[in-house]
Amino acid sequence: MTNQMPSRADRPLRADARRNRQRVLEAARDAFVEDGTDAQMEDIARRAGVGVGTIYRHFPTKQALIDTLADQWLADSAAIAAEALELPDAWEALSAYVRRSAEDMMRNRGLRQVYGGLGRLFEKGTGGRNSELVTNVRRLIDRCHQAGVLRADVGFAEFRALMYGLAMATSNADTLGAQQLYADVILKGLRP
Amino acid sequence: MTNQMPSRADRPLRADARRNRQRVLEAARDAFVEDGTDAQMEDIARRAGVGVGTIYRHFPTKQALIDTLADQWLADSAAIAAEALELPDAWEALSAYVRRSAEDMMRNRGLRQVYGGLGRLFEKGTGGRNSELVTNVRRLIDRCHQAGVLRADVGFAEFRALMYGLAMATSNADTLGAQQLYADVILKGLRP
DNA sequence: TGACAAGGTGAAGCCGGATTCCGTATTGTC
DNA sequence: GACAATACGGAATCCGGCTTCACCTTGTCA
Repeated sequence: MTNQMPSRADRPLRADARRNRQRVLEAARDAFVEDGTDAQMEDIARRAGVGVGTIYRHFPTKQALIDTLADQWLADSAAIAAEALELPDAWEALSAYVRRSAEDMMRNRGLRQVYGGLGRLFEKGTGGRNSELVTNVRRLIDRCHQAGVLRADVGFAEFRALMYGLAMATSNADTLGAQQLYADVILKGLRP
Repeated sequence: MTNQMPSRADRPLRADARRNRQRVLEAARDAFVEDGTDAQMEDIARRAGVGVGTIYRHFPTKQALIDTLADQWLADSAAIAAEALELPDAWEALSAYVRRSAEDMMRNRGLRQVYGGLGRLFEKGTGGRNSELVTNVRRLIDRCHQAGVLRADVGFAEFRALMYGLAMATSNADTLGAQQLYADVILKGLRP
């Protein structure tokens, strides 16, 4: 009952396996971006040029595949926030994040679902999936509060909800212009 | 090939049938409000105190049941808009509609889904489901435009998308306060 | 190059939910 | 009260996804 179990622990993946894993990931990304998380495993396999069984060799379950991509997306979002934080002006920084983030979500149906599903589990302690995103966004908000350029009654939770709303509004916007418009409306509404 | 077919055309429903139809409708409403349109037929039947078969006697398909309720909800929404139109001030009228509508959507998961699914099919000509809602809301918007109290670049389509976004933002808001806050943000953003 | 374990395949199994079906119960009419 | 027409119930069926499995293929290493 000790810790042995040297089985197939961390032996490096075989070359073809690594390649396939990557293909699956890419195919899944495309499928989820287009069709949301209810894209079908069969479809993903087809896009990857692989049998369904192969997907299951790498991911025990569809949910695991979704989670893997979700983590990646949230990390991307965290990076966007980090980038925005480098802007000197607090309001500019927040605006930049909002705009870029909205753009991402407009394109990515899967991300919207993930974001929506996260719900308030997100803010629960620091445990939430990708806490880096949370801390970065918190920082963006705090800076604005200190500069007095953001409604005081909008905290992290409220901001998150509004971002989700923005994403959804944006989701069935056809033109790029509309997308911009919605972001503008929200941003204007956020001023004190 | 004429028009006969006098079969069971419009003979009034038997008493018990009418009663059950009503119960099903109420149960379905509750279920959809709570769980959205993927509430299960079995669950609806249970709530109605009826067998699944009975549901199918009255509605050929789950979708038909959803549609029936959707129409009703949209009609309700049209009524809210009509009521708002009675207010003398254009902006007050629009605000009132936004607030009451958001409140409805916050409670009604099914309605949110319907509203989201409607997508742009809504504005397509006058054909959309419940055109009364469309005309009333158009009127609310036009009045605001004439009074110059609403961004000129927000037309019906844009307004609709923003309402949907508001509903979604609101959907995982816990407090009533948050719900109000989101509406405020949007409304403020809508000013010219 | 041969052996063999890691990896791939996709048809079959499984499961959850909508829909059907038919024997039974209720209503309305004479 | 009895008959015919309507309705009801809910187990059986159908269907569309995810997941598994028994059997091939390929990469790796001596």
